[in-house]
Amino acid sequence: MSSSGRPPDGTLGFLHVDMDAFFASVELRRRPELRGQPVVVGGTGDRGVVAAASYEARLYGIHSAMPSTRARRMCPHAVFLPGDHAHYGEVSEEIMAIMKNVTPLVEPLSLDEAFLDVRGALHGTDRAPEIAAEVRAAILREQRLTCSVGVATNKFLAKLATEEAKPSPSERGPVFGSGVHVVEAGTELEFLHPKPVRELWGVGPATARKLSGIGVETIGDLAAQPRARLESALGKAVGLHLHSLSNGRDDRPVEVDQELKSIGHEETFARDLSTLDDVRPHLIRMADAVAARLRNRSVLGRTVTIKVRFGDFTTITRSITVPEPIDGGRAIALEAETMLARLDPTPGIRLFGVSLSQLVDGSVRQLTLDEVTGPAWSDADAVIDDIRDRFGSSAIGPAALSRPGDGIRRFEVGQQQWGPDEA
DNA sequence: TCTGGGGTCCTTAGTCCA
DNA sequence: TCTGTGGACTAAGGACCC
Repeated sequence: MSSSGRPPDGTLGFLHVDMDAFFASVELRRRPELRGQPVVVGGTGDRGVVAAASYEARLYGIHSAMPSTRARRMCPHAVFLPGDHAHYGEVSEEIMAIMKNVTPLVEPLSLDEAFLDVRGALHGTDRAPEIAAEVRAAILREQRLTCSVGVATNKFLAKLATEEAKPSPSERGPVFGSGVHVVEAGTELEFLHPKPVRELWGVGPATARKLSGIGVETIGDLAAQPRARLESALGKAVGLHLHSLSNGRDDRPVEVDQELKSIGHEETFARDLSTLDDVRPHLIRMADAVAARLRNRSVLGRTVTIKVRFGDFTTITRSITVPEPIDGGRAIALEAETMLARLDPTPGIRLFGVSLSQLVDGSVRQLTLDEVTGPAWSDADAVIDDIRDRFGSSAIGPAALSRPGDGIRRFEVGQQQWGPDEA
């Protein structure tokens, strides 16, 4: 192969660590009585999806992203759990800390996955597979959770290698192999080329269809295509990217601190909403939640985007860019409402979302004219953040959402991670 | 079989301005 | 003054990831 795309030194020094059935395994750890049973974590309502399935559940064909209703049909006696995102976040942090004991170069991909660059920890010897086994053992010892690790000469090959190390499902639970798979330097193309093109990072259903249309089924087929042909079929950036990957080239470094590009919140409703008045309280609640998260991370945003998915699943976005960056719930809601008011809700709104992008550092924020001339909404926001810090996120919320006798749950957001509770 | 929520990145098209 | 061009920015949609 061409050596230009491997890390400059071609060192076997990239690890990809992926927890096995993470959410389900965390649940089994705190509820050992469920061991051996098919366990499904995810949305429990009619519009929910599966977030994770234990290996016993996978035996029935259940996998993540599958509609919960379908999973229930496939295995009616499975134990369905709503999931506890906050807890998984805490466990994730502890696991990332274990990895950081090995190398500071850890790039979390999600709660249950990370890349490690261990080239600095090798001390001149080819110890990466050993380090991989050590990481795996440490996570098992300290967290009582299993993971699989891929080792290769770059990130993308390490990620593919992990798949080879994954346990396989059986009626008696996961059957473990070594848990570590190594793609040795010099064997990259041998490993890569027989695989279906769909396994490439960045090839989803749409791209796979296009590639099939030009006779490309395997990664080897893809590597044999002239780059220009791929660029004309898939676009310049995607074509170039896939051409590199199919030849085993991936120069991306492990990035420890990734800049946040957007913060948003969206929810699928248990029933479609058909008037703007029905949507408005949700809009205000979501704008408020997004604003709190912006302030929590000390960033402000300039572009407000709303997302609307109608009953027939057509999805539109509308966005507006304001001259001065904002982080207040009221300001965000105002812009979102302006955009919402121009839409026709009569087909039924299934999902609504608000997000902020074009983020800027909030620690150097400029005061608006209002803030210079008197008490501002930002002062009120600071008080709200303080109250929530002390008494919880549901302790206070926008007045527009409160009615006498109402439960405080109206202020809460982010309770449903994998779909509404019930239809 | 009716499809969540958190994101990122890319493409295309329109507008403004130097 | 008119026209052309290219860059920066904005908006919208789509594909993809976990």
